[in-house]
Amino acid sequence: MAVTLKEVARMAGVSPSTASHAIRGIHPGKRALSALTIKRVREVAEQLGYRPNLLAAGLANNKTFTIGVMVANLRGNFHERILKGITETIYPEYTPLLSVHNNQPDREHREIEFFIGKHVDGIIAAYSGYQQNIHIYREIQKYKIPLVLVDRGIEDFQCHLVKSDYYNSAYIAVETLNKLGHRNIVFALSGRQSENTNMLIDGFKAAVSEKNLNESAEIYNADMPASSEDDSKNLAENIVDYIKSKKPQTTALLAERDWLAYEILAVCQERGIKIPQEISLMGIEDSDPSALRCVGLSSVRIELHEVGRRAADLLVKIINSAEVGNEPLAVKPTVMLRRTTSPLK
Amino acid sequence: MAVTLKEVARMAGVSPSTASHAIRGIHPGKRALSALTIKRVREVAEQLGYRPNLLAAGLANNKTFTIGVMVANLRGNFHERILKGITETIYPEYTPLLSVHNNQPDREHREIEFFIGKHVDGIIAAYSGYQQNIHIYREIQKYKIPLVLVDRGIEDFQCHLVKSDYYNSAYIAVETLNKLGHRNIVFALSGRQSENTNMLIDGFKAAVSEKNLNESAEIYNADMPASSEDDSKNLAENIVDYIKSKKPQTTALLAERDWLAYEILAVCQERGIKIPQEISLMGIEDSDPSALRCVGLSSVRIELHEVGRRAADLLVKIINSAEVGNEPLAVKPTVMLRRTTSPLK
DNA sequence: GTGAAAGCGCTAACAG
DNA sequence: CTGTTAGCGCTTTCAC
Repeated sequence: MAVTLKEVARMAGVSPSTASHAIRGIHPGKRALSALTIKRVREVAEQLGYRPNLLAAGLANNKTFTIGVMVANLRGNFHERILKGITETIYPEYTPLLSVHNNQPDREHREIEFFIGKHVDGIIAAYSGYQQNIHIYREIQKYKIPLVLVDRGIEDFQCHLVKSDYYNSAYIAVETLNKLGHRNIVFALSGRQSENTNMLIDGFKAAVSEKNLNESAEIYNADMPASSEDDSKNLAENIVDYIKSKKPQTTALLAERDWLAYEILAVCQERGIKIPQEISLMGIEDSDPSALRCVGLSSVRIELHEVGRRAADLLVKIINSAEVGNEPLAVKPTVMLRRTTSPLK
Repeated sequence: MAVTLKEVARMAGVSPSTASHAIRGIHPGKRALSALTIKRVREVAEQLGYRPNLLAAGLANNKTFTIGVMVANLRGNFHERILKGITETIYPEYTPLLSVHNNQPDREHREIEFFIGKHVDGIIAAYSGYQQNIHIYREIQKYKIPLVLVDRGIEDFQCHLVKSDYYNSAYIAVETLNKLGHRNIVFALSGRQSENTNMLIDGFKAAVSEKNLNESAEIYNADMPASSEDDSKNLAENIVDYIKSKKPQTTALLAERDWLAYEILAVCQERGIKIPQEISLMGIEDSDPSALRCVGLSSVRIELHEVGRRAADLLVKIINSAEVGNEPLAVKPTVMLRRTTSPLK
């Protein structure tokens, strides 16, 4: 049906191998083509509407111009931002085969099997955390498919990793609030456990002790991991209750993530608590709504876009067997000051 | 390097074709396999860690288990929502090869060429609007690759299309506001031209005339197509100026899209204009921030998720040569009432 | 400078 | 119930 190289060759009066070379214009070994042949073959190809079958080329070549990208979900805009960084970076060399594991272990497994079967040139993946799937990541390495993990590593598994620097995110949040004059700072946690949360906690503690805020700053763990909308509302109310009843007055509140800060913002609106006059509020992540002028949440920006870019960059280097380091890359966060924070008077 | 079917066959003491059938467990024609053979072959395959080479299978079979998905961008969350609907629907049958054209015609062209070369089983695309690329969509059809367009059609090009119903979006917005008692309604446009905007205008006009609001409702076209942040701010201020100076008092404002409503919200906050007490504000699209309690924008929800699902559904049906209709599908919008609208007292 | 031939790994007739 | 054979469309040695 589709026109094949063979037909082009026949029409141009050359052999398939010559046609192949003429079209691709590469001379492996040292095949030299006469300009005339090249011209003729290309014209014929053009005229016939020849399109190389990339499957066949891939089979012969073991190069597919695709990379497997596995993200956790497409719900918020967390993974989208990473994905965007990736697609931007790999274009036009590669196209992503996109998978979403949605935190379902069997799905994660299946999608990676697919990547392997499809002989992608490389893989960028956000590991789900299910240990039962670690073996499939080992499989990737066994097949020598270049692999870069994003956002989280895998225990006992040596692998390229690009993540955001959560430790410093909390650290610079405290630093910034402190520079604004705040000492009575509360870091509010929902109670969900994760390695990244632990990094936040460590960063917070480090900053607190470095700025001598041990007496005035603290972590408040509400211990109400939120899943539904109602949950988050209750969580936010609990947090606001807590800081309002606390003496001395809390002047700055750092939320574990932006979504929590949004909820807190809503509770404060409802209760007539003025932000930033009564409390300065800061989130972590800087997800899209924060930048809207009608929200204006100050936030520590996790540079997910950059995470994606770096991961893709690294992957491409590995594919091209360039020298790359082995240490995890940690992308530095940026403080975005907006309306919800102000200097302490 | 990787284990091939041939090796599995050899180890199991059968021929490749038998092994192939045993592993896939399908009997085209009427090949029947002895249970024993099947068992043995599968065991050997398992043990050797055999993974079929999907490129080879695709080449032999002309079936790749991939579909090309081309979206315009990954910036807001418009296309992400469509994408999510698609990925959900096609899993686990297909995996998307994802492309983003970013409104660059050459990129759109190139990516589609890639899809064709990769022999994807079908394509879902958001056409960029560049007429110079229409021919490449024709090419898709020439290759008989099932194609479904999303969100916008192509002029003079008969093709399956799933879009959101913009006409009714504006219509039900007016209807809803009118039910709340509003008659002095302004529909604010930025001035960017598009087919979808025209549909909104038509829907608005139809509702206005049907509800006998011709004297009180109107379209205000600011004619300041916004690209930068400053632009949108100026645009919003211009609109607020306009409705505040208007007599009789405008009581309800419908914004062309949510992003514009967010800007208007910010302007009103700054100027101390109470929403919804002074004016009810409604957006169109219902993008993610609208649902946040700290924003709470009332909006006509464009069901992009559903657009994606339907498109994918349709595509899969076409791939399976099921009977499908030919008329464009228009996905009905839903009104989401939140904090920014209230009944007129 | 160009062509012939083998092979990438799989599937699908067609025989037996 | 199973094996043989001939491709799918391309790349790449190797020989001329």
